[in-house]
Amino acid sequence: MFRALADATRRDIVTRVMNEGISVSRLATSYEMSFAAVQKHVAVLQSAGLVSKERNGREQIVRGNLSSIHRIQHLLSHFEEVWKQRALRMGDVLNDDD
Amino acid sequence: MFRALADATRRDIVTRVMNEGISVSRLATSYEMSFAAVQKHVAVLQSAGLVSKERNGREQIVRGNLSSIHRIQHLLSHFEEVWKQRALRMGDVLNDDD
DNA sequence: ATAATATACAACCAAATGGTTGTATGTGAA
DNA sequence: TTCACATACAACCATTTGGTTGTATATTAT
Repeated sequence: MFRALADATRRDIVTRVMNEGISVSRLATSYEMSFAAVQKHVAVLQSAGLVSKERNGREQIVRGNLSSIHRIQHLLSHFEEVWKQRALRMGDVLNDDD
Repeated sequence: MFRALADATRRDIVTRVMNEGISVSRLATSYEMSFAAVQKHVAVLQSAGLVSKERNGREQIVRGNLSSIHRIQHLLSHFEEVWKQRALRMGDVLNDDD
């Protein structure tokens, strides 16, 4: 999941489709790469559970996956807290050091 | 930076060295890979600014980089907020949808 | 029915990634 | 000084990644 978010294009896609569902082809027009490349990015995001697709006529609408987004938020807060605490303790260590 | 954190070993290293400075060789004993591999991971983290090294005799002590960690926390909170808001708006869209 | 659009997917490619071993260098210990 | 340890780094390798083009299929429009 970290890996799926490690690509700038994919982060951008996730951010955009969280707003509103956007078709793959419409997404594709926003990037300087082929349709197929964008489609692959969407596939990566989908298999990481970050977005889902819903057929609408001949289009495939991509939307951010609410539950997985909540899961990420949770993960991030957790990381944040652990790190904050470690950082505090690290301050102590620095004082205590030598 | 997302990329540097996309590897599990590196996330683990970051988490550990935030506690206390640990030498590269001591870190290396914790993983099922060569010393050189661990050393490379540390180098990646270092060039992403997530950790810094400090010479102590013949050892090189790796510590989490407080300021960059704060930066990450900031970034993560920002992402979190943006996503939260989008998610809320998305809830609206879903109600409004169809 | 035919054409055009939107997508999926395979095959391919270059570059990046994550690992290895080997070698060189700096530092502490005997 | 000599040995051992800790590190740095180069060269190499396999796999993954991010991109391409080409082809097939589904759906809408004419």
